[in-house]
Amino acid sequence: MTSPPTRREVTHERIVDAAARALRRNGYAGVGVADVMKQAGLTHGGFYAHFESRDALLAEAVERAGRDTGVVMNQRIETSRARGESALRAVVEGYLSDAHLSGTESGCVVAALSSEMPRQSPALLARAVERVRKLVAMVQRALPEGASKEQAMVIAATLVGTLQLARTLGANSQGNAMLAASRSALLAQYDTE
Amino acid sequence: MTSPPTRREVTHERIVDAAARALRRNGYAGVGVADVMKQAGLTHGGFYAHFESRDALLAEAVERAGRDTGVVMNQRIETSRARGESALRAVVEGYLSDAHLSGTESGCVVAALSSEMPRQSPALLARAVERVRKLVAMVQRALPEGASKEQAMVIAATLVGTLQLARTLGANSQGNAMLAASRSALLAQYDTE
DNA sequence: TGTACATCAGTGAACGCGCGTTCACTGATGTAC
DNA sequence: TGTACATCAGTGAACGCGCGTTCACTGATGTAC
Repeated sequence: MTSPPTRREVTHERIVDAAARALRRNGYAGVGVADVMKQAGLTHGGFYAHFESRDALLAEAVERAGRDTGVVMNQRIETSRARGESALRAVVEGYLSDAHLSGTESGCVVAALSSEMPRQSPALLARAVERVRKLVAMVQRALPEGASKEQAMVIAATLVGTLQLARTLGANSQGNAMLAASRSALLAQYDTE
Repeated sequence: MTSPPTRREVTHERIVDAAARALRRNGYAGVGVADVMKQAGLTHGGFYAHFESRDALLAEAVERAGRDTGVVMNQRIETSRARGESALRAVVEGYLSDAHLSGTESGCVVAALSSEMPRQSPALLARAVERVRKLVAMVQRALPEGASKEQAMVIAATLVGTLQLARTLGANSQGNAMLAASRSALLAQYDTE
């Protein structure tokens, strides 16, 4: 049983939450200290009582964003399994949905940032690598027993690439066509339960 | 027959070239006016005699980067066709190669920027959309006659997603495993010539 | 329960730096005769 | 071919703004007795 959070800890979480949203909406470079603090209902001066630097905030924000969506995806897998339905279908249809196309700020952090990830500082890159591994592991968990990690990697890459291209094409018929193409291709090929 | 380029035009191209490399290496936000001018062997003061704004430079740089790699890919398709080999194999093996993994600054601009594309100004987004369409068209050209655009979209998305995740994992066994997984999956499924 | 004091979380002004943009000026290139 | 002048490309200093970071201070929370 964990002790109740202090006032300070509650505030800290509120800041990280705001940063996790800003990070996915605006990218690494689009996370400003003053903006995030304002979103959290504070003034910017108090920032360094919570974080050593902007980079330290970004590291926590990546982790938070990844964990949040990971939890949702894993619940989706559990639920579909419990109902005797295809877990892979649940993942593919959830990931390549209209809601995820438009909901960047609450969606997968890998899709929101992957082309920027290789350019970050070593500390941030390490967090990014961890998120990529977790994404692959999540996909593998959705595959039937005995599926290879290689299959999970390809599917994860297709999910990420598809969502990014669809977001660039826009929340319109073009973007939707992109999502639909990968949904049906992935399910046709891998959903053999 | 086009007239020979003026001194001014030669310089302009040199600046755009430098920007096209910086853009892929550092992302949109990582292209600085002073840096690019320095790379082109000039001082920053002359910049606005060539471009209306930094955004105008970025627009030209996206187009330049896309066209350059597009030419290379299309040549690869022609060459393999002329030899009676699989054009799709040439594209997949070229795109998902060690050289492309490490050569971000001279590689595909979509892979280098796609997670940042949806966040750009309308003018830059329009250029990005064009590059995505051209990428899909290039893949479709590599597919056998009669292949659907949907197939080309899925393959393009897989190429982009795979390269990005591999770059994040790094130029090591993990990144290579990512590339290899998608190479063999794509060829096994679509290379049926 | 109440008072005095220490600790803590947050405020807001200020600093320094980088970067996009502007502009007066210089040296080179090209043209007229 | 040579001279005078106009045009053009590039220079370098300066400006303004945004942003990460620092810091002295304030008001609130918690603790000792």
